[in-house]
Amino acid sequence: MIGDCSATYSGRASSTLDWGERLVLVKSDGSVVIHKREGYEPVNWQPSGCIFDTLIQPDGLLKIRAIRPSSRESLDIRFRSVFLIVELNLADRGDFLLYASEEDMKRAIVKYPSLIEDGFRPTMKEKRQPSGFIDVFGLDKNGDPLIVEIKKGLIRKEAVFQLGRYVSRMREGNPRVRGMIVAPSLGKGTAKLLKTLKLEFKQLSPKTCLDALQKERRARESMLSQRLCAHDD
Amino acid sequence: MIGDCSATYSGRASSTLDWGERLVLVKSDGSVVIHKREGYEPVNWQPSGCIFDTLIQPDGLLKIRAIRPSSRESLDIRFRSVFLIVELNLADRGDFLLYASEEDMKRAIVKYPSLIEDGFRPTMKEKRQPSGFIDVFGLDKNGDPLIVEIKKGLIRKEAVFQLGRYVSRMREGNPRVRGMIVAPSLGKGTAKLLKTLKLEFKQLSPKTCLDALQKERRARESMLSQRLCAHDD
DNA sequence: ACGTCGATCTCGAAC
DNA sequence: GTTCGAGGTCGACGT
Repeated sequence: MIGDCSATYSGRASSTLDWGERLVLVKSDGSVVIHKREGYEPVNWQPSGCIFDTLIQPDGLLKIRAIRPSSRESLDIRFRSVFLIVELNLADRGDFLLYASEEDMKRAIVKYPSLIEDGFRPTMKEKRQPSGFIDVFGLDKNGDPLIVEIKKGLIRKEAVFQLGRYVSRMREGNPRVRGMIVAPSLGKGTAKLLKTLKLEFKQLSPKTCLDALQKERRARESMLSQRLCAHDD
Repeated sequence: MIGDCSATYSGRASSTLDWGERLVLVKSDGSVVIHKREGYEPVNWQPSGCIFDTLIQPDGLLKIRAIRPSSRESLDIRFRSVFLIVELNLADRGDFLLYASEEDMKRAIVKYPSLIEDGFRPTMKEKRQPSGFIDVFGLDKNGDPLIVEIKKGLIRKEAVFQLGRYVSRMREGNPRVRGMIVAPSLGKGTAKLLKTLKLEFKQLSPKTCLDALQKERRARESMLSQRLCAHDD
């Protein structure tokens, strides 16, 4: 729908959106998105799972209420005028594939541990901890425990602290426990922080991991690029 | 635009989206959003700042390329068929107001420190620290330093650790430093964690803060609610 | 339901 | 520019 509307949200916070022309998507899975003329993000929204209550008020204004029972949130949209309403049943069976996620790096490291360090033997993926997960856990060539924290982007202090907590906890039992951050690059102050907490850093990019996995990927990728990129200039 | 399209993204990661019917928003600020029939989030997108390159390929397919120079990312959209194209110049001068954010709580506490504790005198907001910010800093009625960490939602362990780091650092210089979490509620394991780290908890809801601030807000709010909610059922 | 974490997170603000 | 923390984050996965 496109039209002159206003909106009020109430739930985890409250918001009011004054009158103006916007584009509103109401989807069959119970999600709502209100887009202003600018910006990637919607100004108001409701994730899927909403119950809709649509009515024409006594004064003639169209009102759509989207209530999400699970989180007790509600979004009210009122239309003063409507320029366009389109109702669609989109036929969409096209697959979406994303490459080079952190999960890809994890899989590459478990499959080819030498990406990290010679002699490394991973024993567990997603090891449960009192507070949180360890990405990869294993033993180094000397048999010492090695905790690996993987990030696909720049390392920030928060990630170092996260690993630091796991490691310090395990060092209470065994002071030889090693902690290692694996990522393509380090943020500014993180190098010193790593040193302070006696943690290590191994540079590794998602691309390198992808390349390592490419043998199994090649078939699928070439198939896709044939279909999708055949018409590229 | 609504039509049968496919898309490839390349940048921080890579993705391919196979043919299917979707809704595509192309905005004048250089942002793009591709929505499938379901889901609150777009399947593909590009934040604002894109340069567009639109062309009809030799084979007759419409192709839109959105390149974001700042982050060297590109999104290619190809249309096999187009059901609808609408070009709009939305007139939207309506304000968006969000209430009960963490910022609101901060402002309420600085203005009415007794919300936290009698005799509390805040001295700084957003105090810079070696790693991160302190929301509110001040002296209690005994003159001891009090570090306040504000959250508007449920407290998670991460927030406790964050405060713990600030406090332990400051306790090196002065062991009487107090640390306090201010939030509407505590997560499951956090009460024990607070005790361990010798931190305190003060229950305070965003709503209470809003009420405290309402004297100054009332004028604006009543104005808005008159305009927006006059037609409510 | 809660807890944790990744994300093409986005966005803003500070340095 | 980079770094950093917040978000009505969302979504996924596990307990």
